[in-house]
Amino acid sequence: MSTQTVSRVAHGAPSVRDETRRRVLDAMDRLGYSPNAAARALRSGASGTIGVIAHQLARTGESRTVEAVVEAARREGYTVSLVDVQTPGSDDVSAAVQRLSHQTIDGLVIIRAETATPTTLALPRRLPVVAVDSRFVGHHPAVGADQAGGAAAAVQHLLDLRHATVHHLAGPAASVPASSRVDGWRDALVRTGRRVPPVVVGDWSAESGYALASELLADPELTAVFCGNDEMASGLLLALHERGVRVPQDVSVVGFDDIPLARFLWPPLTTVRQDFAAIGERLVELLLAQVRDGAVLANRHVTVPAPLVVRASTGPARASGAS
Amino acid sequence: MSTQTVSRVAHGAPSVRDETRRRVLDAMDRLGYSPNAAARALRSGASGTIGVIAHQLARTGESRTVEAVVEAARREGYTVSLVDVQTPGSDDVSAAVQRLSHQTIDGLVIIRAETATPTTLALPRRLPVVAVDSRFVGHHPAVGADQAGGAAAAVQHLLDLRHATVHHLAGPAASVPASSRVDGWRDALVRTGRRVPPVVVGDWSAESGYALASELLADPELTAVFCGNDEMASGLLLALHERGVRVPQDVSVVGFDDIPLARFLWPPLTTVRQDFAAIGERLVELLLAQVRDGAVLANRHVTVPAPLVVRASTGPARASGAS
DNA sequence: TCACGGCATGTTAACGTCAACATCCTCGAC
DNA sequence: GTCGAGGATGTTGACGTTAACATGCCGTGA
Repeated sequence: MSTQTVSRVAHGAPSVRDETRRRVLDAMDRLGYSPNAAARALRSGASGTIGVIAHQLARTGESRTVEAVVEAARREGYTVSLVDVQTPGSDDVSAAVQRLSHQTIDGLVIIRAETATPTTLALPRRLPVVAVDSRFVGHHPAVGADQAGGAAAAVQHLLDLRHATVHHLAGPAASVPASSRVDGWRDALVRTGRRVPPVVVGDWSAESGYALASELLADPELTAVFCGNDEMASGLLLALHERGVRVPQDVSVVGFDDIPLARFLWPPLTTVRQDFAAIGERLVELLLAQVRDGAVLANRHVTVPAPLVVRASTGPARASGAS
Repeated sequence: MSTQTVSRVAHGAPSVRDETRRRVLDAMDRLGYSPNAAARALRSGASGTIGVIAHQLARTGESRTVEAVVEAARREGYTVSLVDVQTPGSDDVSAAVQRLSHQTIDGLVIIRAETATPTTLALPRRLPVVAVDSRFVGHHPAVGADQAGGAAAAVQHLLDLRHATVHHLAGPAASVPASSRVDGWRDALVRTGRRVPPVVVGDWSAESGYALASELLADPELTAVFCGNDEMASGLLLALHERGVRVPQDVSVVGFDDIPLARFLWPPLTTVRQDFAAIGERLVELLLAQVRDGAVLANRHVTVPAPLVVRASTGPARASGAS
C-alpha cells in the first residue's frame, strides 16, 4: 500500500477501488493517522490558515468581530491564528506580523491597529491583508460600520426630541472609528446650525465615562450626551444616578455598539448598533477573494450599516438647561 | 552562500564569521526573506502553535480567558490557533479537534466543552491537553476558579446581612461550573440550617435573568438572589427596577464573574470575581509542561481563588418577606 | 616544511505530501 | 488469441529546513 494511495483516499480522488478505499480508511482509523498539515503546507504553499491581529480581545467589539471571523473562516475551510497585541502601535503590530508570518498564513486580518500606518508597518510583500476601519483604508481593503452615519443618526434622534444641542463623550483621539464618530456628530450639529460643544475625550472604558461625567455636567446647558461606546455610556449613567440626575428626564444618553448588556442597563440604553457578525463575514470574504483568486482590492472599502436602536435612555428635552 | 549558512544565522549559531553573518542578514532584509514555518515544522515535528477550542467567544469569560491564553502563549513563544464551536456537544467539539489536529498543533486548550466527555470525545493520542473546569477533570489536567468557594462566600455574605435564605438563579444544568456554583450555594445554606429554595435555571444570558424574575418573585419570602453570572444578574436588576422593587432595600442581588461593567451597573453589583487572566496563564503553564517536558499531569487540578467583591447591590434584609 | 587541530562553510539526506509520470492489470474488440 | 484502452496502483522527485557529516582553510608547533 503506497503513500500515494493513502493521499488519494484522503483527497477523495475518484480512481480508487472501493475495497482499497475501505481498507485505507480502516487502517487510518486503527492507527489514528491524520495527514501532516506542515508537510501539506510545504508541498502546496498554502496553509489553510489566516492570521488575525486583534488589539484588546476582551473588548466587546473585538471579541465579537473575532468570533465572526473565526466562524466565517471555518465555513470556508480555514483555521485562524490569533495574535493579541498589547499596545496598538506600529512596533507591537509589526512584531505580531512577524510572528504570524513565521507561521505560514495565507492572509491577514488586522482588527484595529490604531496608531500603525501603512508606511510604518512592515508587511510581508504579497501577503493578502484586510483591515477593520483604520488608517489602512486606501492601502488595503477595509470593512467598517458606518460610524459617521450612525453617529449622525444618534444626534438627529436627540435633536428631534428638541434638545438644543448634543454633547459628545468621545473615544481616544488615536482611534480611527472614534474620529469618524466625532465627525458624524459634529457634521450633524453643524448641518442643523447648532452650537458644537467641546468634545470630552475618554478611553473607551466605563471608568473614563464615570470620571468625565463632572466635566460634562460643568456645562449647565447639558441635556443630551452621545457617547463613543456603550461602556463609557454605562460609566456616565452611574455617575448621573449617583448625582441624582434623572435619565432621560434631565439628561438623555446614547451609546454606540449595542453590546448585549445595553438593553439591560438602567435605563435601557439607546444606542447605535454595530453588526459585528456582518463585519467579520465581509472581512473574510474580502480576504479570501485575494487569497484564492489573487484579486487586487486595495481601494475596496465596505461599509456596514449602523442603525440606531431607540430605548429608554433618551427622551424629550427639559424646557430649560440642566439643573 | 549555502542555505545551511542562512539557517545558522537565523538560529544565531556561534560558528559564523561576523562578516558572513552581516552579509546574510543584509540579503535577508533586501529580499524580504523569512524562514518557512511549514518546512521547519515538518523537519522538527513541532509547530510552535497551540490550539484553543472555545465555545462562545463573545462571552466575557471566554474572551478574557482566550486573551490571557494568547498572551501567555506569546510570552512562551507560541502562537494560538483558535476554533470556536457553535454548540458545546461532543460532535461539534470532535469536529473542531479534527480541524485543529490537521493543523499541526503541539497542544490543545479546551475552554468549556460542556456536554463533551472524555469518552465521547475522540482526541488524537499523545496530544497534550488541558481544560477549563469541565468533565475532563481526572482525565486531563484542568484549571478552574473556585466556583463552590466563591458561591459559598456570596451566600455567607447575604446570610451575614440577616437574610433568612438565598435564592439561586443558576446557569444551564449541562454546565460544570454552573453545577459547582449550585453546589456551593446549597452547601452554604444546608451548613447553616437554612431553607433551600428551588433552583431557577437560566442560560447565562441577561435575557434569561430578565425573563425568570417573575418566577423568583413568585416566592413572597424572596429577599436575596445569588445569580450564576453577572449577565443574568443584569437582566434580573432590570426586571426588578421595572417592577419598582428596590435593590438592595427590598432585594439583594449578587452576581458571578465580575465583568468590567459589574461595577457600573445600577446599583453597582456585588459579585464573585473570576481571575480569568490567572486561569489563562495556568492553562498555558500546565500545557507547556506536557509539551516541552512530556510531563504527565492527568490528575492535576489547579484551583484559582474566586473572591467576593462587595458593592452596592447587597444590603441588610428587610424585617419581613417580599412585598 | 609539514602535519594536525580547530573553525568556517558546504553537502547530503530526511521530514510527509502530492503532482507527474510509470507500470500493471483487466476487459472488450477484432 | 492478441492488442489496445483505460482504470488502478506504484515510483520518483521536489517543496524548505536542519542535523549530521564532509570539506577546506588557517595557524601553530614540531
